[in-house]
Amino acid sequence: MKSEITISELARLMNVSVHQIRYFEEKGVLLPAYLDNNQYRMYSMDQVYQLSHILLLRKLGVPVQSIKECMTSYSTDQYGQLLNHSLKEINAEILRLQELQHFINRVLHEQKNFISHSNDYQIKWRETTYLARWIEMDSQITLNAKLLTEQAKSVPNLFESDLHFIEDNSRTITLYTETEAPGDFSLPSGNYLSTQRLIHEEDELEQVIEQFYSYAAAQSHVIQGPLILIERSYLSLFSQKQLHYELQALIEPTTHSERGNRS
DNA sequence: TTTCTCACA
DNA sequence: TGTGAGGA
Repeated sequence: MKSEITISELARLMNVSVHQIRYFEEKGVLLPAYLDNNQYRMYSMDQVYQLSHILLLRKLGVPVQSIKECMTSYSTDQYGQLLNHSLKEINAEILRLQELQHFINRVLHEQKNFISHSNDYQIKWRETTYLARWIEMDSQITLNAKLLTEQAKSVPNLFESDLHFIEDNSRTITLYTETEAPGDFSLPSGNYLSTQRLIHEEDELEQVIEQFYSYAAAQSHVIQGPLILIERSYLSLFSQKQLHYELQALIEPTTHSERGNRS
């Protein structure tokens, strides 16, 4: 009774495919103990240990080509470095997945929020928001792909962010993205009149803006500062060919004591 | 069952 | 870096 095992037994034992074991052999990292009379590969305990090391290194992302060198000539120190390097990469990957998780949560939250509040008007408290300038454009011109490439600094994950369109006094629209640290512009904290809309055609926007101002006037809200148009293109996942906009404007705080008390 | 080779993602 | 198919 032989103490060595065949390739399929080894494959079953180590939970890998027979193909993969042969592939490791082709690359010179795992040779059978010997070939049986029928040319079958036979493996002993040595190969079981070797294969488990190979699989560990593969898990750490070491290319098969490098594993041979790694197993024959690495010092304890070099293995330590290798593990540290893998740890860094794994931490980066965890971070990437966490960011993705946050983004998905945000999309779901915004979508829910959009459904429950679309078309109505709300007063929303907004903390100070820092914005980074992305593109400046004439208010007559609409955004197009060429403009993006010609003018824009590249912003990673651009269309996963809330794009702020703010018109200044000189008929220039500036597009901003939100940033963590104080940037080119900031929106003060305060109460903002807000409405969310689905827009099918660009020119609907004009109407919506007019309605926004008339609503504010009718409700005696005094608007301070510019109109802020927020585009959430990632919400178009749920309704393609339609853009999700939110209009916001800071409103003057009104208290009971102030009422009728103006000079 | 295993081997080898070729094609494919 | 593997996987799948197919003949021997």
